Amino acid sequence: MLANSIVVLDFETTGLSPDQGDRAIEIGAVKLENGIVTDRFQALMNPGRRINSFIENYTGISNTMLATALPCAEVMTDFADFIGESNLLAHNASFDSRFLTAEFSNLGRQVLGEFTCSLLVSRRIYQDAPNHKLGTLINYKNIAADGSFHRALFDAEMTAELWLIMLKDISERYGLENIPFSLIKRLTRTPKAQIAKLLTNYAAKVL
DNA sequence: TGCCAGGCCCTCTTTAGGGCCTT
Repeated sequence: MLANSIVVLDFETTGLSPDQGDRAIEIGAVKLENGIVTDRFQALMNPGRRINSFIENYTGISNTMLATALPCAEVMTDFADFIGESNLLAHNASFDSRFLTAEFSNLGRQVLGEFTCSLLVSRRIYQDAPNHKLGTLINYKNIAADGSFHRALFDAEMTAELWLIMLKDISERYGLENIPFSLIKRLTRTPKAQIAKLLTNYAAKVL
């Protein structure tokens, strides 16, 4: 697995907290290499119990659909092989990171790559956006969205497209040709008021 | 019994509270 690839992922789940017993019910992901989608992963998974009507309505995933899905363990084993050592990206990564860690923990596997978060980046570079929900940002950046939000693969695809546009916008705004993953990690840890200074100084060193 | 997420981020802040995001 190439260390410089990034896997953009999204979980649909039974609820908000694996610590409260919630489980994954769908994983969707796209692999980006040099700004191009080179692979995709999508699977429903059976969490071993019924999901409530809020989740059915929110995701469009029904108990009937999950009844014939493979168990979480089988799906997540395949997904662990899919992501390998790739770095990882999600919109509000703290949420997906918790579920990925919890599901991997059940398998005795570990998350090997580093996570970063498109929500934290968008709050820093799109301060004029109405809000920073994924759907709002897709509309804000005029990204064509032909599919259903709150399904894992579609949300992962949309997050990947948003990600590439954010990188392009940062590049153009600060005159950078390449934006390494390490710079994005620094950006997400930097207060909004210091973002311009961080990127301007970085550009001055590179050029 | 009663309660039940958690991390980020702002502000009327740090001896705290509440909105935003994810399902």
